[in-house]
Amino acid sequence: MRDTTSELLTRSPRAIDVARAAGVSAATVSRAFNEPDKVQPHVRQRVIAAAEALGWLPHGAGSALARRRSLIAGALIPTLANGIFAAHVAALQETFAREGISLIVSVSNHDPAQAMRDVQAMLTRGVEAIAVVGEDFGDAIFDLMTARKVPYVVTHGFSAESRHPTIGIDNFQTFQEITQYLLRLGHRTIGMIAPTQKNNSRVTARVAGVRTALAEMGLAIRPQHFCEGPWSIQFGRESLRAILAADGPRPTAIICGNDQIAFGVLTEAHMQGIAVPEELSIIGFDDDPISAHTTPPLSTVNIDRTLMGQLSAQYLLAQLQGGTPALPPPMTATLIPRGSTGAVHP
Amino acid sequence: MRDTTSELLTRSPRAIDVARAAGVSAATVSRAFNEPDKVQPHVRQRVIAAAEALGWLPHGAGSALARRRSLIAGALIPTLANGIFAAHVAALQETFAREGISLIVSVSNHDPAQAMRDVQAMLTRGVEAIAVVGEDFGDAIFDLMTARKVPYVVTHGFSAESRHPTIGIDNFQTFQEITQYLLRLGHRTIGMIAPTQKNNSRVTARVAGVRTALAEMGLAIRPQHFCEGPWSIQFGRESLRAILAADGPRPTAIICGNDQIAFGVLTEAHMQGIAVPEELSIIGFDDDPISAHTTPPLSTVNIDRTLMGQLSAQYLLAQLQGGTPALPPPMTATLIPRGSTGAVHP
DNA sequence: ATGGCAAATGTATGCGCTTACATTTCCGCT
DNA sequence: AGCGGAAATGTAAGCGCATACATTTGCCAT
Repeated sequence: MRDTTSELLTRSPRAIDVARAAGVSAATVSRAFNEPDKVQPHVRQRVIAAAEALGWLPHGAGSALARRRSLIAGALIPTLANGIFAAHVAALQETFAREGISLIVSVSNHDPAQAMRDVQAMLTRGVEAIAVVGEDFGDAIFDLMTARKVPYVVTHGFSAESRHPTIGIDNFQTFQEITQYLLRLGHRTIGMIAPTQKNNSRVTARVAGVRTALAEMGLAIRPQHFCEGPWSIQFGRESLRAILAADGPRPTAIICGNDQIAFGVLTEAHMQGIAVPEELSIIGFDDDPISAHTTPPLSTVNIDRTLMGQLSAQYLLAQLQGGTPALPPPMTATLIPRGSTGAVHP
Repeated sequence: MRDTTSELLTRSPRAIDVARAAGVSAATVSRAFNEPDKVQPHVRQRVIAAAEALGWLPHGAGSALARRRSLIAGALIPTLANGIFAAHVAALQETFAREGISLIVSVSNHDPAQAMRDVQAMLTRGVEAIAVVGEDFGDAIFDLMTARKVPYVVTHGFSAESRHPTIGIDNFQTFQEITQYLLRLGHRTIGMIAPTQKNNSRVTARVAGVRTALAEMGLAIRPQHFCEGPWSIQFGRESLRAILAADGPRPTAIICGNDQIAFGVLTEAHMQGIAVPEELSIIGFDDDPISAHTTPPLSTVNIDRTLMGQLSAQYLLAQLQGGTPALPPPMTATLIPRGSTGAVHP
């Protein structure tokens, strides 16, 4: 038994309340919003006015149940601590929002088990599609999405060999090109400082790209010139110190897995009184806003992560509309030579 | 009429399917997951096994409808381009996730109309609570949340006078303290470069804090030493150039609205051959990871944004559990003096 | 005027789940 | 053995909406 009076004060209005206020049936209210042409203009106006007066908003769960559409999408990302993912999430959110789709964000912290829980939670919320950063979660996650017929796309790296749809740059090729750029500048002793490869096949591809380009010239990274660790400024500094302390010839150029590491290397070079780029060329990856303003300005590689988010969302949206969209071609990364790289000094 | 055979292949399983597989009723399936003590251990196990075998996940919309709980919360933020909000969102997401609540993220781009649409979309999705960055959206948004009885909290700034629950630092007081710190160092001619105050009462409070602290010493910022604009490195550089070009005495210290601006000022000072901190002290705000590694390292102010996110989520969660939690006290900002500030040169 | 047809609207059912209430089962006790 | 009551489970209603189908309305041609 309901106390009608108090309920009117308490509960959010339902479509039926709007219907009564407008003197129509609930069906017409639904149509007025979802299939506007199917209801006469003056009726529609009355309905809309009533909805506004009552402050009615459609109830997503009811609607989702009846329509079998949640109007929710999901994004699974390894971390938000790194700014590069933030732009991506923002672009996803905005592109989906234009189509009336809300975005649930989950952060896995690079933990496959957490990622699995995140995906399950998203599926329970009824997400219609999921954008996933990287594909280093184990197969279970992808099998689950496939089984539930939820379209997904792997972002932040294009890979023709992947068994998943991927959108992004070709990490292998991009780092090949970075290496070739340094080779053209005459560098023959090249070091590399990369983020951890574990659970991150993008990094693995990058390292392979460097090694391949070097091998084509009969060169290789000396073990003492290769460092792997966290993508932090601190690690960049430590790594350069280690490299300088090692036996054998010093590298004349260092490829950094991202700009943070490069900042560390640059800073440490300053400290040690090593001239950049005369004695040491440094190149980063990401084109952090600060990179243009370091001294010297950091040479790096720019990726349009907003575009990447848009492409990813559009690809998923096309699938939701029943299409079988073609995967966009690999995105192009732009090498931005600035002051931290130069010809090798004779 | 249903084609049972193809449906079994096609549709996601429902609770009733699990029930049949386990030889129980749908009610027992529900209880096995939501009120485990109310079902005998061996039955529960059978149900869980059946659910696993079928790959069943509860259907959020159905559940939300019956329970009147969506298990979704919302975050409304002005932008993700600024890294400071990313950490906040991550903390919100994680804290809510621990309680089984998913997070919908919306980016308003500092546009009140967009923010309104975002809130409506969130309410339609049935969010149970919303964390809002700042309170510069106009009253309509807050009235709406209040009318729908959706608990909310305003983050990124504590204000005792606000008519909303707020969590964060006291921006006024913090910038007062920054100013007092510079005054103690002997500075008497102090400039300020702030982000745009429009639609950002946090910035307004910061500016007021500086002016108030100065006024207590009978001082003020000269108009030509006050710049307001985007929070970019570029703007920091331009602003310092403008300040140096102005008539009258040069400031011996500059307070920057955030670290990005401070980086710009620092860079431009280098360019102009101005010694930091001997000729010019510079202080930032945010404690960007890079700040510790600039030359000289940037003095700045640290705020624990992860904690802020956690406190915000916990405050909201407490309300969802029916409590009337006390608002946590203002968070403390930590002034981190590094190399870019020093005693005024005689 | 009237029949016929399309457009507009209403009626009623079900989406998948939870839960109040009804029923059954399982104890321990006399 | 039989009874009472608690615990376990089942039954059925309904959460708010969309939509197939039924009904009414409106319009035009006759």
